[in-house]
Amino acid sequence: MLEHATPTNKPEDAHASITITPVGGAVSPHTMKVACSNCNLRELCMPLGLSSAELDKIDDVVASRRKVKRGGTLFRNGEKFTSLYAIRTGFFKTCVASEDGRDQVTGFQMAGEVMGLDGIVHDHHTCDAVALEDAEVCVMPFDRIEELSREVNALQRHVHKIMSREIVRENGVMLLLGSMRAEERLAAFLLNLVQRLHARGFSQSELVLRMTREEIGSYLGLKLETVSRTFSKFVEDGIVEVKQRHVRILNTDALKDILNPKVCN
Amino acid sequence: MLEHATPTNKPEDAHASITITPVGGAVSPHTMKVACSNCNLRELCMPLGLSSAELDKIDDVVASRRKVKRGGTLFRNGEKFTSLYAIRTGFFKTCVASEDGRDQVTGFQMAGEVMGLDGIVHDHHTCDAVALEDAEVCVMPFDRIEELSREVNALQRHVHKIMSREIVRENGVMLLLGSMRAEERLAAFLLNLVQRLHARGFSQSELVLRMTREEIGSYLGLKLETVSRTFSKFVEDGIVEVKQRHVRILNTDALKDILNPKVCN
DNA sequence: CGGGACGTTGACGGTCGTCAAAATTAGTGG
DNA sequence: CCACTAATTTTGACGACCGTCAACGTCCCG
Repeated sequence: MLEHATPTNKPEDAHASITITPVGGAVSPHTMKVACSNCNLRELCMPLGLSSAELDKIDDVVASRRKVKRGGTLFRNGEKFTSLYAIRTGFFKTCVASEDGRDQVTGFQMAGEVMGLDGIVHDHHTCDAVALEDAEVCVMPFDRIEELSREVNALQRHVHKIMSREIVRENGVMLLLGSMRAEERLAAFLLNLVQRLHARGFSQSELVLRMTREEIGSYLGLKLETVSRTFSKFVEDGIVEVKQRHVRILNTDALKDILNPKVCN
Repeated sequence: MLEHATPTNKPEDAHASITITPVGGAVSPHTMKVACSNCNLRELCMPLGLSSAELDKIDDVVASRRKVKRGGTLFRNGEKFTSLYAIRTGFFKTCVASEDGRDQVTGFQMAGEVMGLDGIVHDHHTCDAVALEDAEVCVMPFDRIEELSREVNALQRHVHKIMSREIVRENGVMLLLGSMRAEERLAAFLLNLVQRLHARGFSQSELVLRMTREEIGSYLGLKLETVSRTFSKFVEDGIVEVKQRHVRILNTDALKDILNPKVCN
């Protein structure tokens, strides 16, 4: 069945109002209009309910765009911090390394999400951001963000919320890493991914993983073999169909039950 | 030996310039001067290099103080978010809970550290902050912080750094939870605690744990028995002395070696 | 078509969780 | 101040879960 499935990670018709294809497709990159005010991702990465005067100001936070090829890095641990980055297209992972070479994926980021917050404290980045597929980001110089957020209250509040959201997200990952078993971790991972994709107009039940089993494992605190085995177990149980990186969720409730085991009376 | 040790977690003479005993001890709590400008913790929770005009403004971010008894909560998951809190005295843990009752300690906070950042995104707190000993905090209403940080650039930058620091800290915990073994986790935990205590004028080698083995375990993603066993192993190896919650580090380098195993040629 | 990256599966072992009991300490009320 | 109970900690025995190592299969790309 899965082999004849329509390509996933394409917006469903029901959500066609939110598309993530670049605007002004045929325009030369050099003359491409760089503006949040008419960006179809605005509701994801910018505050709502702005006056048109404020919208004009907001446009100034994006200085330029930058393309990153699959496998390329947006920034690296140790590099000077200058900007935050909003993803327009593509998919990233962020990872930290310990001194002895251990590596840990700290998150996967998709369109509309912001990267680079780690660099603010020490004026240098403390993790790597690697594109898992060809990507394009909006470059937002941080001093410009700070300047503008002094004038536009909604932007100030928005910046604070984005940082707080990241803190809360990481709290959730700590809960996962600290107290869940392999099946629970993978179930939580799939549900989280599919939920975020759905918010962007993709299917609730079908997704294409942009990362390897090893990267999933690193994120979840598991070895790649365990990730693979757990996928196989889900398939046996009829909860998902898996064909390489194509995953179809057959029974969302069963996935949620793994996370929240039903109490037996 | 340990039983005759001088009480720990008291500032060393060499660092007497930084004390964390409350100023104006005998003053009635109701008339107690609430001001950052003459707080001896300022260098920990406020920006440096302010003009005196700016300092006067900064004093306004602290609306009041609040005492929390041991075991009491400063805020709880679900409560409305209004303020950030800077710890003046005492020791806290923050913890998140999953729907099925699982509990995860996400951090331990001490004097000069700021709590409550999790509440900004949704205007409600998403974790509990529990005092592990009698504590006092400065209450900083967040709308006042936002207002002032529009006027005082250094405060704006400071707020951003505090949030970024928390993100980076949590990245480190994710690395720990995702890729370290029990001994490495406990070693990292002890080194981190003692380093933060040292920055506050306490001993580099001696500390009093304010939390139970179970709370340490929850933070480190281990069961309390494993924490206890790992402590015992460190004692056998002559790396630390442990008497209940009193810990003396006998060999800091050995602890660091556990984290960063030496490469054998 | 061939090489390399990626994924799957099996066998086995180690680390850590579980359960249980005992020791030590802390807290409470008389 | 002491007796008593509750809470915390330690230690042991055992087993489950997941990591390790290895072999094989699959897919992708030039």
